[in-house]
Amino acid sequence: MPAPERTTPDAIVAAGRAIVEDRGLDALTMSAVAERVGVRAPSLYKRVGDRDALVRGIAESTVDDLGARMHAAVEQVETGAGDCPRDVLITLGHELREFAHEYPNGFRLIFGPLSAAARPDLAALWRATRPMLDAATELAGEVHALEAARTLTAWANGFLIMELADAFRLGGDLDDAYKWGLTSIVDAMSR
Amino acid sequence: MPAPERTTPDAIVAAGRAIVEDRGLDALTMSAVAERVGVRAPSLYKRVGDRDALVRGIAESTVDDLGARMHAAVEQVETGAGDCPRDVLITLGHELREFAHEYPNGFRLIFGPLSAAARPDLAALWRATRPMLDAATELAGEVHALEAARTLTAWANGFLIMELADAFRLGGDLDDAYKWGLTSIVDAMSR
DNA sequence: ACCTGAACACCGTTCAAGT
DNA sequence: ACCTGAACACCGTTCAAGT
Repeated sequence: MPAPERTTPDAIVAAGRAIVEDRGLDALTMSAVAERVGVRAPSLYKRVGDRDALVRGIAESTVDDLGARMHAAVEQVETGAGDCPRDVLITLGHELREFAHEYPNGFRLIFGPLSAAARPDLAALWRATRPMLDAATELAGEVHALEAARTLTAWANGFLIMELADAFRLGGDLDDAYKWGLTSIVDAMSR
Repeated sequence: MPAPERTTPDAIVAAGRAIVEDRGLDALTMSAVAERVGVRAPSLYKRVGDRDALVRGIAESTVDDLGARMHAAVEQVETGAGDCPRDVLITLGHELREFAHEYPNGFRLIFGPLSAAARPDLAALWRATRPMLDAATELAGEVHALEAARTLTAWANGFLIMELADAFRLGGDLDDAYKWGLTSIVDAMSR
């Protein structure tokens, strides 16, 4: 006798993301997730392998979300007036920071010290930051495009992870600091 | 009737660090730590507040360790031949990477997505990277020293966190990529 | 075919009882 | 004064029994 499905993998991941964002990774218990999707904890194991797989799904879903935002941002700026690669990179840099501020816990999860089973597949990260690589290629040339894109993403992710970890406390305005670093690196890429 | 102390806070933190480094944060159970210091789990609560406090202590101990390495590296290079600030910064950058490779799990813990109670006090991080700030001041001048030092540490930490998270998989040699980024940023700071 | 209560193992933490 | 076994609450996970 078939029984109706009362939830889906996507709904479970979405509920998990909401919990992680609202109350942190420690609050991500299987029963908290189950309650949010209207089911009992054991039922989750029909949809996601286990808690580690759920954490991985949450991180990957966050990366996908970031990718959509990045692609949307490029199209936005390319239909606009000045679509030189420099402007694209700077727009993408600010878009990344906005995302990190909107989903701090999800963002930190992406590079977090997770067990092997919970670590996200970061192939999606390269889809997400592909627009950066494209613009970097235009700006730095084929030869150094990969290094340049890596330098920019490493700096941006490092800045944001440090900012979210509250590692910047020697005064000064963080908005300005981010802008200063972003333009410095993009300009250095032009050489 | 007094009883002898069978362990110390430092020994507990050291044991915790070893476990985190060897088997990851998930393996850091109170009884695993207790066993390593030759005591039963409940006794740990006389020395460290709770597991979160222990995690915080482990992260802070790792930061202190990093600081000692950084200071030692500057003295090494300053007694040597060419101690221009550019060389100091590049040496420090490579020293940081060596440390991250030696203690990957501890390093990732420093900026990891920890609960508020487990998050390390990153004041020690500024002591640790103080040599970088000093050299950056010489190189970039007083006005932009802080921004420059932030840019460099953000890039280096971001690169290493991404490297340790296995986020760089588009071919290319990572040693070269790190060197390229390091010299690019240091040279940009000179302007 | 999926859902669930019950059960199990494990972990963090507390505390009364030992020495 | 510190150490410990016992106990408690909580969590991840499994599974037989329900529908």
